[in-house]
Amino acid sequence: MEETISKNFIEQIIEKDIEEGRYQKIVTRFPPEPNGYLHIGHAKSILLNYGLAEEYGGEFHFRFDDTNPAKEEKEYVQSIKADVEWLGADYKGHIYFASNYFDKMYECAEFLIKKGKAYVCDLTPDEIREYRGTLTEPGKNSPYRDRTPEENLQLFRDMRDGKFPDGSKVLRAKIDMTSGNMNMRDPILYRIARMEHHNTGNKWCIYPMYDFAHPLEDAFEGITHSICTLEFEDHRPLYEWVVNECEFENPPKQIEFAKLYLTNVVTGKRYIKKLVEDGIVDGWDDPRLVSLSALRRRGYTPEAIRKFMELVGVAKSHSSVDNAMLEYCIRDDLKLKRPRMAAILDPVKLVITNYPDEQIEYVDVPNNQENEEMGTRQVPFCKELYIEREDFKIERPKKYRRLYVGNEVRLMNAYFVTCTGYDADEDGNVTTVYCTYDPASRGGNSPDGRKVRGTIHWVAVPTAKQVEVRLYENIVDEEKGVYNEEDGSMNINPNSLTVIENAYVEPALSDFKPGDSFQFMRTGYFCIDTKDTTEDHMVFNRIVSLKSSYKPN
RNA sequence: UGGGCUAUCGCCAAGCGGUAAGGCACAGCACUUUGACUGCUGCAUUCGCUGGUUCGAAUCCAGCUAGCCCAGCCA
Repeated sequence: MEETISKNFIEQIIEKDIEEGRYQKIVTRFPPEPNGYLHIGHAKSILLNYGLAEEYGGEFHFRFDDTNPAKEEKEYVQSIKADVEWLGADYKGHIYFASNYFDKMYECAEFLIKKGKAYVCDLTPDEIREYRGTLTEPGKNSPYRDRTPEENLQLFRDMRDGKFPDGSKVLRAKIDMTSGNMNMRDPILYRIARMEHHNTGNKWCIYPMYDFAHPLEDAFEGITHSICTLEFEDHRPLYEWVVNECEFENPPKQIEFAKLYLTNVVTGKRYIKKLVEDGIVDGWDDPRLVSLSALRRRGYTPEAIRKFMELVGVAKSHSSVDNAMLEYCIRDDLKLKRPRMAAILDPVKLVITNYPDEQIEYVDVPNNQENEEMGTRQVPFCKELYIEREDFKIERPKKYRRLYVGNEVRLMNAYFVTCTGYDADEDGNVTTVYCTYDPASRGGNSPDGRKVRGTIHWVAVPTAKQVEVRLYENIVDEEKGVYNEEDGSMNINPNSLTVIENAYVEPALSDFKPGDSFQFMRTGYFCIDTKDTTEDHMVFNRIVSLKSSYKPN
């Protein structure tokens, strides 16, 4: 059966354009402003644009939209570049800076002035706001609107040459102050601002606004489809006005799609900043956040994120994706390609009373039962083991098939054991579980063919490695939602981070490096933390837990 | 009478006038040396609402309702 994946609306537009011969080759772009770290929402845009270019044999451009030096820093350029590359969006050398087009943009501005389509306006910021009108009332023309092209040209050149103070004049497009679309009420094209730019230094004291710069950047690069998010829909008429008035031959077109929202996740920059400042999280790469660096540190793979974006799709309806879908993607990506290891998060000692006291033997364990190519490893086994506290019950719950007195289970890949008793402290907490083993069942099968219903994992006490394990939950309180309606504060889930100091793992884990990930049997997928792991202290981040279909009662 | 956009299962999302794809989630069964994985089964007589056109409408038309975006010399 051929599975047909339906085309999203952008693919349909592109295919129609190709069919009608509008473009010989399609060119897309990802244009971040270097003013912060990328998060999973940006990944949607990156992978969408990159994927489209790949799909139609076109080009994908990576461009920093750095037209406002007040907000931008070099540091962000580096982190954004690293994240884009990590995601696998290969821009094949097409990396650009909007600021490198400042000269050409300036030329376009003079062109519009000469055409009588732009004018220098002396109104103060307050006056400009006043003249703009409101959402329901039209604006009125600036008294400077009818200056001659010659006068405007001279004034604009004087602006460029630093003859006026910051904020004293702007260049505006001459469009329509009565338009229902606020963006068309003579939008500002250039402002005066004496600031050092991370790329152009002090060369300019005037900087173009987004609405003027962006369509030009796209046109200069031969972008065919300029894909952005829904809030720019109102800007499209202005985008078209700019490329048309500047008389580009085959201008790019702007297409808008819905941003990605995840349930129970904080994406707002200022809220993340507050979480960091209040010490609630560890920094912008705290594994509970959804910045790309946080996801990477947590152990998410680019493959999983790509898969996620494929599943989410692209449309125009406002939506919020359940993060169970993201979790599914990372489980699905890791399950066949990473080893499965034993780890005991809540240890209880198990003693095999009829096993030789000092003996240590090694049993063969497949690295991944579903992927034979991953081979096997030798795991030490002995008289004293750690097992999970939940794998032994004093009273047997219904349908429970792990350890309880009298029951026989399999120690995975090792032996059948039968529970003979247990010790408990005065509070009733189990301290030791006693079993006898069947020497004939080595490897986990009995030659007499008898079956056991339960299989549990274990770690040998003398060789076990003590590690720290960090479990993460949604940082947002699921019941109450993201924000407190009354005062706008956030509803933080107090259990968003659980630190387990005395977990035990099998010795083979010592051979792995920070960034490596595994499945811990019956608990979930984990990644060795890249920030806090040291020579003698391993820290594991839980990427995602495994699903369980066992429900007590 | 500001402008723009959106509305299909709990969550995404196909559908483009011919009688509701798929995925996630959920439930049940089977299998199992991880109660995982895998496999199978179930899960919208109905597409925001109301009318209209049509042999036939989620798809076309009209009117309504709800939600989101826009009044930065931010992007």
